[in-house]
Amino acid sequence: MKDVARRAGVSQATVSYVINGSEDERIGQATRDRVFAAARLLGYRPNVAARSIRTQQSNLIGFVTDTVASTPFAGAMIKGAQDAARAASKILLLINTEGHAEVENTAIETLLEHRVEGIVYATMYHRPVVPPPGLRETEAVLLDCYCEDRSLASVVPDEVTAGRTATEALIRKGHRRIGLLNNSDDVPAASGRLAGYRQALAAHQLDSDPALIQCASGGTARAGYEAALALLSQPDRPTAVFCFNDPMAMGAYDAIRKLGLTIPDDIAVIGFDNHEVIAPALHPGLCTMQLPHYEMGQWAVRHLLGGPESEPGPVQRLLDCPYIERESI
Amino acid sequence: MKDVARRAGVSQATVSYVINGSEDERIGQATRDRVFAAARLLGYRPNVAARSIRTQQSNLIGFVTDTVASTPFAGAMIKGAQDAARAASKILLLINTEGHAEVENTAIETLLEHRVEGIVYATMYHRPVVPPPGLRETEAVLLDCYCEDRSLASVVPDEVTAGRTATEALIRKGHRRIGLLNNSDDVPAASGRLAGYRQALAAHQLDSDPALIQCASGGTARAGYEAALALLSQPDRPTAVFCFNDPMAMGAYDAIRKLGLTIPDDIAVIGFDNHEVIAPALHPGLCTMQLPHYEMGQWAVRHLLGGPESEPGPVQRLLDCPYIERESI
DNA sequence: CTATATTGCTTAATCGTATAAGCTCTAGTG
DNA sequence: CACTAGAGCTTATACGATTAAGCAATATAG
Repeated sequence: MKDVARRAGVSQATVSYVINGSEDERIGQATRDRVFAAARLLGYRPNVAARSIRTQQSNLIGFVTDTVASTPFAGAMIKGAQDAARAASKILLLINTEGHAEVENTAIETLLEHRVEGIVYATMYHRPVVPPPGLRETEAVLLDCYCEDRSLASVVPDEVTAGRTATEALIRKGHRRIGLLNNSDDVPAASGRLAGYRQALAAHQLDSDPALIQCASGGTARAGYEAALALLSQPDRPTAVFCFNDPMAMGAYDAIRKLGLTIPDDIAVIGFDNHEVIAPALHPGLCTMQLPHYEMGQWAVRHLLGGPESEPGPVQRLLDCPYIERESI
Repeated sequence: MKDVARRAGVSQATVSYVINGSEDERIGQATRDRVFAAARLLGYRPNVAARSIRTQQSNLIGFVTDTVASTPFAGAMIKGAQDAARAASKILLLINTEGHAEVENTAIETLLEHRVEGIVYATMYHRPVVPPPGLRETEAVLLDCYCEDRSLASVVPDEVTAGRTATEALIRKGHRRIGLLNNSDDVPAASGRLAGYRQALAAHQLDSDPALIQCASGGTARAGYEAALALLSQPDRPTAVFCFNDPMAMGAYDAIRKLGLTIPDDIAVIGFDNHEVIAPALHPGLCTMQLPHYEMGQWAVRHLLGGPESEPGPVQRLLDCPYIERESI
C-alpha cells in the first residue's frame, strides 16, 4: 500500500480509502483513478491478515468434521455451509478430526487462534455428542448432532416426520401391512423413524404388528438382505417395506428377488438417504427420503452469522426430509 | 500479550519469547513460570493474523474444488490434503466453485489475499483443464487434472497401468475373451483404461476383437446395463467384462442376471472406483480398482510444501490404483 | 470582502505480534 | 580491583492495514 501510494503520489491513507471505496470519504475522481492505476501496475493485493488485525474481524468460519472421506454426505454439508458463508463473504477453515478427541481439541484451539467468527461442528450421522469444551469460547452450531443438555444450537433432520412421511407414501398407495427394516443400533435415526412409522400407522388405524419390524445392525446392504429375508419369509408377509436406508433397501431388493417376488407388484419398497449412486441405479428406481444435508450446512452457517433465521438462545432446529418418488412403490 | 506482560510484571517482548519457547533467548525459569501462569489466568491465545503479518507466513493452504457434494471422492482428496497439511502444521482454506469460472477466479483471488502458501486445484474426475490465471501467482498443484502444456505440477491416477492391472486380473484367472464396457465420453479415464486393456491383451497374445468393446455414455448403472446387454447378447460372448466404473458394473450385474447368467461362473466382472457403497454391497462382491484419491490429495500438499517428494519444475505425477479383490472373478 | 462550509487530502495512532539491539546486573578472570 | 562475558531482561521498530482528527485550499454565504 505504501508503494502504491508513492507511485500514485498520494499518502498511504488515501490508498486505503480508495481501495475500500469508502463512499463517505471525499477523494477526487482523478486521484482515485491514479491510485487504481498504480495498484494495478504494481499488482497490489490487500493483505487480509493485516486488515483483520486492524478491523478485529477475521471473516473466517471454522468447520470441524468427524469424517469427510467415505461419505458423500459430508460434501453436501460442506457445500451448504460454504455457500452460506460465501453469501456473507466469509470463508471456511476446514478441519477433519476423524472423531479423535485429541485432534478435535487442538483443531478447535487452532480455529480459535485464527479468531474464527464461529465454529460449525459436524458429524457424519445424526447422533448425540458431548461437545469439546473449546466450542464454548465462541459461537458454535452443532450440525447433524446435538448435545443432550441442549446448551448449544444444533440442526438435525426431522427423523420422526420423515418416518411418518415415508410410511404414509406407502399407505397412500393402498398398503395396509407395512414392514419396517430398521437399524438396531441406538441412534436417533432409528428411534425417530420408528416413532414416525408408528404415528403413521396409528393415524390410519392400522395396527402395529411387532412381527412387521425387523432390525439389523450396521445399515449395510448385507444387513438389509438378511433382515428382509427374515421379514418376508413369514406366513402373513407385508406388502411393503420401509427400509432404514438405501444400502439396506439395496439388500432388500436382492432378498426380494431371491424369494421370486417382484418390486413393486408383490412388495413395495421405500428407502432413506436418496443415495445418488444407489437409488436411481436400482431396478426399479428406489423411492426414498432425502436427508437435508445441504440445507443443514446452510442453516448452521446462517445461524452462526446471526442472519434472519437467528433466534435467541440455543435452538434445536429440525429440518424436513423431502420424499423422492421413483418406481418402487 | 500486553495484558499478560503486565500481569506477569515483565515486558511484552518477554511474553513473546516465553510463549514461543525460543530456546536461544535467555529467560529465567521463574519468569517463564510467571508468564505462563498469567497467560493461563487471562485465557491468552495468540493471534495468528498478527503473527502471520509479522513473520510473513500464513500457514494457510488453499484448496479449490469444482465439486464437493455428490461425490465421495472429494472427501478422500480433501482428507489426504488435510492430513498432509496437518503434518506440517498448515491448515486448509476450502473453496468450492462448482466449476463456475467466475467464482473460480474470485475464489483464487481471495486465497491470494489470504497469502496462502500454495493452492491445490482439484477436479472431481480426471480431466484436462485450463487453469485459472491466478494460479500462476503462487505455488499450485493440479489434483486429478492437468493442463495440456504441463506448465503446472499435477497428480493424476495412472489410468493405463490400472487398465492393464484390471485386465490382467481377469487373464490370470484364465479368461481369454475379455469384454470392455467403456465410457464413450472423451475423458482420460476412458482412453487410458482402454490403452491398458489393449496392452494387457497384447502382452498375453490375446487378440483384441473390436466386438468385445462396447461403449456407453455417462458411466451410470443404466449405461452399464444397456452396454452389457448388447455385449453379452452376441454369439461368441466374452467370459469376462472389465467395466469402466462401479455403477456400470452394477448395471452389468442386472443385465447378466436378466440373461440368466451367473457371476462369476458364466461371466467374471471387474469394476473401477471401489465405490464404498456399491462394490461390497453387490452379490457377489465386486472386484474393482481403487482410485488413489487420498494419496493424490496428500501428494499435492506435500509437493506444494516442497517436501522430500518435491522435484524441480512442474511434474506430472502418476499414482497407482490398487486392485481390490472380492468374489466377482 | 470577511466568515464559514466543503472538498480533498495528510498525519498519526492503532491492531497483536516478532525480533534486533541495547541495557543492567552478577560472576568470573587476570 | 578493573575488565570482560554472559545471563536476563527491556526498548523500540516493523509487519500491512484502518480510521479519527487535522489542515490547506477553494467555494459559498452574508
